[in-house]
Amino acid sequence: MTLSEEDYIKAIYHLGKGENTTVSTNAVAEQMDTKPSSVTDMVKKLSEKGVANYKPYKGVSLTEYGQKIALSLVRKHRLWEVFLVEKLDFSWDEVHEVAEQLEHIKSEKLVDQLDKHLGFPQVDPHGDPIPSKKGEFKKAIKKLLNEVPIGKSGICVGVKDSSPPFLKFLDKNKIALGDTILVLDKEEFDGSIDIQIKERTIHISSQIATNLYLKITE
Amino acid sequence: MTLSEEDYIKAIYHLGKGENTTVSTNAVAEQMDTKPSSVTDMVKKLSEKGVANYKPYKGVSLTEYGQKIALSLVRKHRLWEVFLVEKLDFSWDEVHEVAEQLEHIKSEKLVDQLDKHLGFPQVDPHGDPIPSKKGEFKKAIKKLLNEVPIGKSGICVGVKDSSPPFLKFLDKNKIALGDTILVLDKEEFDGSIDIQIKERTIHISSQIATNLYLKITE
DNA sequence: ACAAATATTTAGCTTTGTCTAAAATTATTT
DNA sequence: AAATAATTTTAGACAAAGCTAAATATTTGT
Repeated sequence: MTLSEEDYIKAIYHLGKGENTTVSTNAVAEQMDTKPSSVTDMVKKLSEKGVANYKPYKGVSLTEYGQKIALSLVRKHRLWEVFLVEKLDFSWDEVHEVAEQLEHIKSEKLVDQLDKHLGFPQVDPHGDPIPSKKGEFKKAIKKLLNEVPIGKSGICVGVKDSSPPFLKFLDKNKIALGDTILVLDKEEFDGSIDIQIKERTIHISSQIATNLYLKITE
Repeated sequence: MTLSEEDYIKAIYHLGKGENTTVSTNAVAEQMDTKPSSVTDMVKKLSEKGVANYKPYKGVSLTEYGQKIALSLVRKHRLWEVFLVEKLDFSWDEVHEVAEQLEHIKSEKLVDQLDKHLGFPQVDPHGDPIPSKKGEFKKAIKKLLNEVPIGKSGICVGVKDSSPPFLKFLDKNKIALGDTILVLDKEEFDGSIDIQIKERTIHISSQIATNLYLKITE
């Protein structure tokens, strides 16, 4: 696969949200910041190569083989993101562009060894799951912290309320996007919860918990 | 710079042995496994871009700017080689192909952080020196172990005598290509020497020392 | 159901990097 | 120093991947 073909495969995969959905030429063009006519050309080629199913005017989807390739790319992308954050001190919002390049490196041994070096991580710095070598992985869902069951952990990915006082609170308690939060206990009465974050245990009110989004897997 | 341009720059650099030598179109073509006519086209473009000096029929050399690019590529290549060997357990002879891909990744932060992560290594797994960020580096020379001065260390890169008994000796003493050897002491009388290799100290006869090549820097 | 709007494809052109074959230049030999 | 050999460049073609403009399908609104 060429670099460009791989980019198209990833775009089709992501637009189909991982399920094997048919996506439109226009959608792919927009996603990839290119023109619809270029997409038509490329999906024809991918179709001939057995990577995609394409019917003129009817959109395009990935074949089994195409999905395999997509999953391998996603796996590589997310492993590299973990590497950049954990080993090279990148912040969670700096990694995408570089991982976008690294995911195209071709070497099975490289990926396997990288996975091992990182301790076989399950999720990337954005809380998204990393497919196994065979392409299996759990879905990630975004939930408000108060909806996360006891014992589950997730990665902080956003806030519902973005008012200065709330953001100030998060800052003061050293809760940042990208942090892993584990729900230790919940108080039925007032909805407050105990969480563990970076080795620290803190108690959080319901108001806070209903305004913080976590990404949790499975 | 495109991937292809970078490959040409590296080829011209290596053929010129790092000094700013003029190299022939044919030599570049052979090195890159391509045709002389393709080289002509490319060096014209590199010349227009201010990367190379090219006079028809007279060969091509790198400009200052071109040399800077070459050194940056060499730096990246060798840092990635160290990474692959030290962190991902690649053996010294498996790294080249993968490093050849990784050297094209564009991110200054990536290279700086990688350098730091590896502890600012001075040489790659083949004993070749790694240019600093500014492009400075010491030359590497290949010497027989008996010619290496006391206190200097180098990396084992080859043998003069490749007879089975000699190779068996190396194997028994766990001396392998890629190992770092430090010369501790020399015996004037019989030319035998003490070396340190992988935390072990061993005594080696003159016959052995005159048949083992090390790469040492400066 | 038909016209208008939107989406998609086709046709033809551009750029990058490569190739082959022919022409031009430089080097070598006698 | 002329002839031959070797090297290098030019000219013209090709594949990949992209674009624009025009043509064709499909969808939507009434």
